[in-house]
Amino acid sequence: MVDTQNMEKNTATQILDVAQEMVRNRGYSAFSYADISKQVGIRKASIHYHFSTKDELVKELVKRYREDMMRACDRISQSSLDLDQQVIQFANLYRNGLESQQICLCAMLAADYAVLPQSVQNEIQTFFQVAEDWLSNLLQQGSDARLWTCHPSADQEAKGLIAMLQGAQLLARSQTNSTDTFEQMVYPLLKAKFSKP
Amino acid sequence: MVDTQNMEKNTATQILDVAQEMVRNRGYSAFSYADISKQVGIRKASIHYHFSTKDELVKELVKRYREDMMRACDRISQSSLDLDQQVIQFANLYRNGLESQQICLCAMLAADYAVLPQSVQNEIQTFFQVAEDWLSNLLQQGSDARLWTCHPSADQEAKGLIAMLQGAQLLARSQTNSTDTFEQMVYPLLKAKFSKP
DNA sequence: TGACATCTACCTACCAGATGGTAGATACTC
DNA sequence: GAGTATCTACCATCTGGTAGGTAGATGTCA
Repeated sequence: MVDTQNMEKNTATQILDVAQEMVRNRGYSAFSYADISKQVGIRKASIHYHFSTKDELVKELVKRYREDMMRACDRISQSSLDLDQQVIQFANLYRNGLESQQICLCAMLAADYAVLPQSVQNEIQTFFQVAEDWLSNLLQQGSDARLWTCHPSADQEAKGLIAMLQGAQLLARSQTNSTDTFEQMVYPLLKAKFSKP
Repeated sequence: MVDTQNMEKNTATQILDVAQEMVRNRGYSAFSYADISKQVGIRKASIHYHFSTKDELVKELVKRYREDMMRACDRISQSSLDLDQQVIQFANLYRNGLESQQICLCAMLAADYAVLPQSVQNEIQTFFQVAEDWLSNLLQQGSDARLWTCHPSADQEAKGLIAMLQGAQLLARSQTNSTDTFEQMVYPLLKAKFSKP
């Protein structure tokens, strides 16, 4: 993964990074401006300079997360991997987060959905939509190439697979060995369903 | 479902009922003693008489929920339904909650896992264990009867199925038509995998 | 070049309201 | 009188958010 590691991150980015880690770990209602301020090393009031309200901050967070996710997906698409391996790579995105107790940001916010403002709810819906579209496209390609069959449709399969990944993450985290549990839950099923005959 | 509808519920039960609805809808960090007090019609301080701390309340909540869940599962086991229909009935438990925007209590608390005290974390682990055991047993029966095959094991299939149901609930709730979305995600897959040949 | 104005990114000090929780009084029943 | 179930009144702490100030960088124009 290429990113701007060495150049000093600007404060807004640092705030988003810290907030993201907290939401993915604890959820929307369980993190505060005070928490962020401690970790970033800035006064609580200064955060409002960058993000006027908590809701605004989280909205930006989801937007950035979706864009990052799409970049990661594009990287998979543009790789030279076989289609079945691309499905595995997609699942790996979820497994990787677990290594630091991180649930998908939008899975976490889906749990907090009832207390989120409309604007954030919309961003989350968009996230699920683009993720589903991308995966559906991949599954359809495999279906066209007769590597597997989608039942009843690539779209439904994509929805189901994403649901499974999100649920597996959540469930796995409450086990002592999260990553192993996740792998045992997800990969056998994946290999049975989406592999070259 | 038979329960003690008509006889007046005692206060402790009312508190648990209200708390349960709130946690299943908003999560652990987003409900308060003040919220409960308003809905039950009792002063905030009085709740502490029945449940000394919030953590104690939630611990009791999970315990009761697990027992209710087990009773519901036993009712399915003891029905005269075919095994494939029993799997559907199990999935229905999750679908039904969605009708009132209710996520499985333990799926919700799995999201809040990082901020929960050890005692509640333990209760949640137990919940997942007993649910998995029950479902695993059912799937194994179907496998023994050659209605379907479990791959790689009934245990893994059970884990995966529960993950899928939890994830589907979470995802579906952020869609406008939650129940339909859930059904479209879950039932085709269920019928493809667990149905009489 | 120097004087001024504006902008950026932070700060201190505060606010009202909510949070979980406690102490102690008060009814009501057996 | 003892026990049960509730109340009022209070507490320290945390919540997101605001008001207003400040140091330093940058721009502008005579």
